[in-house]
Amino acid sequence: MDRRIQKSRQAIMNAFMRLMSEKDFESMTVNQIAEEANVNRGTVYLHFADKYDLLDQCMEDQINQLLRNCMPEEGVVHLTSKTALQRTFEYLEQHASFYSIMLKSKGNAVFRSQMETMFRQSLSEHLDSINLDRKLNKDITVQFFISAGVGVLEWWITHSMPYPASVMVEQYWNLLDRIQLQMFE
Amino acid sequence: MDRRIQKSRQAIMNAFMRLMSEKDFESMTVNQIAEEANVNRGTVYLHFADKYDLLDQCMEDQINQLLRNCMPEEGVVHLTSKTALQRTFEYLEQHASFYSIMLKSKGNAVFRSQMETMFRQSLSEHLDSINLDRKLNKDITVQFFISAGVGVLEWWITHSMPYPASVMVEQYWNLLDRIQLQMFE
DNA sequence: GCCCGGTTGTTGATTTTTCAACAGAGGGCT
DNA sequence: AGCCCTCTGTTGAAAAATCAACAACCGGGC
Repeated sequence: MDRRIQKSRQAIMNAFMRLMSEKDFESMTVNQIAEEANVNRGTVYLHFADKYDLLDQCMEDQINQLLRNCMPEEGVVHLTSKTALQRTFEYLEQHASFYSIMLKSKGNAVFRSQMETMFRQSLSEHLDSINLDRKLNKDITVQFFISAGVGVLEWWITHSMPYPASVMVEQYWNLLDRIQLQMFE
Repeated sequence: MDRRIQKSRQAIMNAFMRLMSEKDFESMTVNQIAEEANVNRGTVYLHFADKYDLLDQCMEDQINQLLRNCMPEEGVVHLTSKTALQRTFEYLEQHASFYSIMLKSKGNAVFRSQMETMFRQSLSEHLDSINLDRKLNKDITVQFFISAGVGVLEWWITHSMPYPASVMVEQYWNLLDRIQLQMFE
């Protein structure tokens, strides 16, 4: 709607993420964030309840961006598309600074659960659109893939990306390949 | 005062200068400028009478920036300080795209006169603070140096900077040196 | 010719942002 | 303890940016 709200939100979020790479989250004041964003302190409170809400929304926003960037065609889920998988790992590689900070800081648990929520939704929708092996319970299958996927991503990031994205994709794909053979009737 | 006016002005000016390097000034519409600046069209008219006024203020702003960047200690004028001279040429080298566009476009005359005005003011102040040779008329001396300085700068820019800044500085300094010997009592 | 589309510059109502001020909480220092 | 300073979250009035609409203009195409 109004360009101002988008501009302010973005400026504040960008400022916050910039500060995240320099300072500790807890030692950050709303004043500093507002100043870095070149925005009045009151404006921050106009968009976010407090800095914790800001942190939450930042993470949610980032994950949404990851989803949009890495799975352009809606319905095609990363965990079952090799090209989408490739895009995902490459995206994380490019935005490594943000994600590694998020996973190392206190936000770890929140961030992880948000990633799971996002992936769960899109994966769940995908499994509805294909015929799953009748022996497999959907909820359990979803949880299995999400835990595996998010776990590998988290491991890769927190361990400073010891292998390039391409290797990660190949390895992950190999594992996926074996399971998929048994998934469909 | 209000951060909004600074932010809007800057966004519009930056957008304008970005477009200047792509399109012809005359074929530019206010709509395009506003869109590039991510600002409502009405906001442009809030700060600038029309796109010609915008052009004027852009040039004035750029020249002011050049002055601020190249002569940090006030009172020390570029034309009589080798380091300031060096800074000036290097600054122009770095911002070549803007200045060459400005000098090639219709704004040439306006731009040139604005540069002269700026240099005249600071040079005039400087000459007041030193004891000039009594035989030299101040106004004429000022005009002499300004014409020489701006002329050389303009020549250098419009000829696509055929020599690096360092060579220009050395050459210019040599000429200046000979004159200065006779300037002071 | 005439009409169509886009541009210009302006208007007024609405929304957002700014600013200054506020009270309250908390931390550090004497 | 008290004092000082800073941060927090909120308020209301003022300033600005936004949006939609306007009349007027221009240029190209039918």
